[in-house]
Amino acid sequence: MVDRKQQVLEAAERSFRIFGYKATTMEKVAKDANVGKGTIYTFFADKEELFHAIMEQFVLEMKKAADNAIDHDRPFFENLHRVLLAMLEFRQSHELTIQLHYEVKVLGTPMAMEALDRVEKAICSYAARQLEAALEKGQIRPCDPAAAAFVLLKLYVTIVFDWEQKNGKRLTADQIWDLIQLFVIDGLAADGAKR
Amino acid sequence: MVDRKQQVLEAAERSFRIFGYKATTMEKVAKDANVGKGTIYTFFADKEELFHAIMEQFVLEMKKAADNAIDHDRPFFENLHRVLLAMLEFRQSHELTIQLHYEVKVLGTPMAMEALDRVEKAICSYAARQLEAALEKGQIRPCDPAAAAFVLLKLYVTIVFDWEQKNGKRLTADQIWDLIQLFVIDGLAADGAKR
DNA sequence: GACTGACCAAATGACTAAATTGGTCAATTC
DNA sequence: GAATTGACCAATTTAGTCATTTGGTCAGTC
Repeated sequence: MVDRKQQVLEAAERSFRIFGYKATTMEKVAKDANVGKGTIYTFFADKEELFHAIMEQFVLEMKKAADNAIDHDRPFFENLHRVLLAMLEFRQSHELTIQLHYEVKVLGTPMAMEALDRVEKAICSYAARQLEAALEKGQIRPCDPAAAAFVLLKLYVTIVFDWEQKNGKRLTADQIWDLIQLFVIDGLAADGAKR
Repeated sequence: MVDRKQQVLEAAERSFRIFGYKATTMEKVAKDANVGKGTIYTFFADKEELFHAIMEQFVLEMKKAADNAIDHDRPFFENLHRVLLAMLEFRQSHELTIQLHYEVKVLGTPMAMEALDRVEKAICSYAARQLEAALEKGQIRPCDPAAAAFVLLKLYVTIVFDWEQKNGKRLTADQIWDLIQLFVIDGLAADGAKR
């Protein structure tokens, strides 16, 4: 006896990954999952809820990738760096999010936008939790962790992706680390010139 | 005797500002400027060149706004801050760029995209020049001014605009300055915890 | 009672005729 | 005769129509 819900989930993931949100039809998913179209609606209220289920799974795996990037023997800022790079790398290297980004760009599908926003928010929350812990240990200056996490994420996106988009060539891991040190860790001001 | 070229420039600025690039027609510009359509083509090779002329003027005025924001009696980082805020404020408060941003968002007009890119590049160059000067005076740590300027601009956009877009409410000038101090000037690391 | 696929209203896309546009250039003006 | 113009043209865009597709339902099947 096959697990029909699992079949549907797997077929839906394949379809959203390959065709995106809009071009995924419930009929195609049903066909791929070897179930009748109506069956899907016994597990999920509508297409949106099915999509949410897939995206939730995606976020869960992304967080797992972040967990694995942490090495408790290493200094805080190095772990923060590894965690953020791991999640961005995860997001950037999975067909599902690539497809959704493309769909947002060329079709502007609102559902795809919301989904990507949730992924970003998940990264942000993860980083914010890291910062809160560091704040309690006195490893970082006093600040609002949520705001700092948001700025941090955008900073990484700028350095890792936006720079490449504008200048053609991607920065090396060392160059990225240098810029992060400069802006995030040490600050731009020369030691003798702190306000 | 009227200056026909000036008439055309003024009418074109009005039209691009109110209707955007695509919805601006050469006939409407000619009508507004009280000249024949053919006359425009004696001054500008095509619609694109006319648009460039308008945008060049815009960038020039934006740089002027930046110049005015500088107070040589004040410390470097404060001037850098004022310069960047002045240019972003200029860009964000002028109908011409607002209209173009909107057009890029809903129509994706390539010409409007390029124009906004040139505006951004102008801001970046201006900031890079400031950083170069500061570098020579030893006011900032050694770094690539072009890269730092790029990151700096994106950071400001994040703090001033992206934050508002995500959280509904805009940060106050003080909150913005705090975040800039934290990330740009001093660094996030607690004094006792520098790597 | 779990499951299905024919069925329906609503949304989408393909098609086309009509209108508009950027750009040219022969005629006109000063 | 230099400067200016608007009728004109090819090419693109638009608006409107209609056939197809889609998300979701539900009467019927196993």
